[in-house]
This record gives sequence, C-alpha cells and structure tokens, in this order.
Amino acid sequence: MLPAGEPKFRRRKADRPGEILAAALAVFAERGFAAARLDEIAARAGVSKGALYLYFETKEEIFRAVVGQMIAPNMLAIRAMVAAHPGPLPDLLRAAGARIAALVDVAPLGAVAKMVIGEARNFPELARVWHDELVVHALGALTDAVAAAQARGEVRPGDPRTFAIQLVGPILMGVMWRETFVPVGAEPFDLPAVAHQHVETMIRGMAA
Amino acid sequence: MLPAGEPKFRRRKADRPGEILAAALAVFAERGFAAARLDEIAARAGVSKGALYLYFETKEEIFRAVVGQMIAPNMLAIRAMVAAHPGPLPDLLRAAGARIAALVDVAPLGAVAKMVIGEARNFPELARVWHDELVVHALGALTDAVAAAQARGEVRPGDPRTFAIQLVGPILMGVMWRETFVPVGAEPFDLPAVAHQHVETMIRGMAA
DNA sequence: TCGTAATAACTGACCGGTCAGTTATTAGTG
DNA sequence: CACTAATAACTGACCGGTCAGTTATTACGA
Repeated sequence: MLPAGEPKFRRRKADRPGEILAAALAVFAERGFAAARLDEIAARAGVSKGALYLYFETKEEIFRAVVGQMIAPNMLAIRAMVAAHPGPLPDLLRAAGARIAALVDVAPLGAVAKMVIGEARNFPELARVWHDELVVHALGALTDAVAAAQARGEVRPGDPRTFAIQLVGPILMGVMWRETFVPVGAEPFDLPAVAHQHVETMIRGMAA
Repeated sequence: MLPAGEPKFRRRKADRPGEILAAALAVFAERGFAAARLDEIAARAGVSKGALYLYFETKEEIFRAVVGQMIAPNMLAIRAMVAAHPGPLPDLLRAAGARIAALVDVAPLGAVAKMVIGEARNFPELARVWHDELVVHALGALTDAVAAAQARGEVRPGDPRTFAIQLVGPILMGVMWRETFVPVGAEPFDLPAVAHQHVETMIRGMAA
C-alpha cells in the first residue's frame, strides 16, 4: 500500500521560506492578492497549506515578504549605476537605460511593480514601503543627476523631477503593456529597443 | 413607526442603471474588483443589493459595464483631435498633450485605467476589449501621425510605434503615481505641467 | 387591485486560518 | 550498530466568517 522508498515529505526547514516566496510571487503575479489562493501557493511550493503557517503569520505577511524581497538588491544596483557615471548625463542615461530595460525585461520586478500598483489601495503601507525605500531613491538619483547636468549647462531649463518622470515613464508603460495587453494578444514591445530609442530621443530633447 | 410622508423607495427604472454604474465606478476605483462589496455599491446608489440584480446579471457584468462606459466617448475625442491637426506634428502634440492631461487629470479615466491594469489577469476579455477598442486606436492614431511626419521629413528615423509609447508613457506614469503613491504621502505631480514639458522635450528630440 | 420595482432576510460556496494527528529525523542507550 | 525515545516539520480535515447571488414578501403606481 504505502510506497516503499518514497517518503511522504522531507524536512527542509532552511529551504522552505524561499520556495514558498517563489511560489507566492508567481501566484500573486498571476492572480493579484485577493484572488491568490493559499492552497495554490502551497501546492506550487510542494507543501501543505498548514506548512505556510509555520513560516509566515498571515497571507498579508507572505505578500509583504514577496514585495520586500525586491527592494534591497535593486537599490544596490541603482546606487552602483549612478556612482559609476559621474560625468556627462548622456553616458549615465545610456548605461542606465540599457541596464534597467534588461532588468525589467526578465526579472519579476515588473510583475511586482504591477502588484504594488494594483493593490496599493488595499495595502497602503506596502505602497509606502515600496515608495519610501525604492522609488523615491531611484527617482531622486535621476533627478539629482539631471539637476547637476543643468548646473553644468548640459541640459536646458525645466523641472528636473519632471525630466526624471519623462525618462522613466515609457519603461513603466512598456512593462504595463507586457503585463496587461500582451497576454491578450497585443503586439509586444522590445523593451530594450524602446529604452534605447527613448534615451536617444531624450538626450536630444533635453540638450541645452 | 413607519415614516409618514417619506416613501420608503421610489420607482425609477430609467435612472437606476446610471446611478448604479456611477456608484460602482467609485467603489471599484477605491477598492479594486475583488475587494468591492456589492452591498456598498448598492448603498451608495441608494438601493438594496437585490435591486442590482434587476439591472445586471452578475458583479462581473457591472464591472464590464463600468469599463465599457469609458470607451466610446474617449474614442470620439481622440478621432476629433487627430482630425483637427493634419498639419505639422508639433501642433498635434501640443494640442493632444494638453487635452489628454486635462482629461486624465479630472475624469475617472485614470482610475479605470488602473483597474483594467490591475484586473487584467483575472478578466482577460476585459483587457482585450479595452485594448482592441480604445488603446490600439489611440496608439495607432499617434503612430500614424508620427509616421506621416517622418514621411514629410519632420521627424528623424526611428520606430514610430516606439515614438508613440515614448509620448504616452510619462502620462501613464503620472496617473499611476497619483493613484498609487500620492495617497501614501508622495509628492504629487502637476500632470498638465508634466505633459507640457514632455511634449516640448519630445518635439526637440524627435526633430529630423 | 393588479403588476412589478424594490426590499430584506436568507442560502451556500468559498477560503483564510487552526490544530490534532502523522511522519521524518535526531539523540540517546546498551 | 541496532533499537527506541524524543523532537519538530509537516499534513489535511475542519471551522467560522464573509459575501455573491436568490427568494419570499412588501409597497408603490396606474
């Protein structure tokens, strides 16, 4: 009756949290917070639902952990990128554009961004963390770089924070396009190509 | 016990659907589809929950109606705008930028857009309608205008559809910013100002 | 007084969270 | 090394609350 060699489960305390979060990321990204079922997360993690509660208190805490996971590594990447290009703004923009497009093109960063946007109303404190710890810094770094370039006379007058939005907007649009309309048959965009063309356009458009 | 003159309800078959959809739009925009309660929609429409089912079959149908409602009038606005500016691209862009920013700045269009994005995975056919009947035409019109300007030698080479995304992206970003981060304490953007600066930047950046 | 808009009480499915019991693993004993 | 006791990871049936959708009944208008 009972399968001889095959044990019913294994005890792998150290690995579970990571596996659960990976499964949760996938399910949350597919269904959104409310429609995500803990049973499905558990099944994909190869675990029973009860086991989830050995590692996390509530569904919300799992969600928080998934989102929080994305923050630290990306902050490091941003800081490194800005630090690596203290010179003329076009250098920074070309490097950053390519890097960010590549990042967002494969990583689950785009899916998480969409979740944060989608669930912001029901989890304001989550939007706050994402904003305070990632978005503000990223946009701030870009704003500072633009302002510095203006001070150097490289960039024409204009609100630097607005220039930052102008720079980032199309990437966000591309991600939302991919997450929203491509699954429904829309023509996809080549994100790195969009980033490249946009950076070149912005460099010309911002020139003093 | 029963209030003398005040009738408990009135029969207003003709007005109900509109009132229900207005209430539903508000609640869906505030909470998202899953977290929206039919009891709350009914209460805001000044009606009992059962009454909703006299006019709509399911919660989904109400949602569909709310989203569908946004399509026709905006399509007309887009067609009119493009038709009004057959000449040089900058004229069209300046007019369209101001108009769209104003539209999105007050109308519930932004809220609905966010809902479509947020619920796309759970209601693919809704994303499809929104895409096929609104987004494709809007982006297509913009793409055609850019391509025409390229043919006239006004605009430098580059993928016209990508130029269209570049043009629209920052507006979408501004809307998402308002809907996601401003309620959480983020510094808001002046959308019309962003649109203006972006249009001017893009005009320079796209020039042949 | 008849037809129906509208209500309000009701139902049943669903799902987050719990917990008593099961099983893999480790530590202890001779 | 074998056997067993002790531990803790893990399971899965279950419970209670919630809420979309239904229905028996009421009240308005003609």
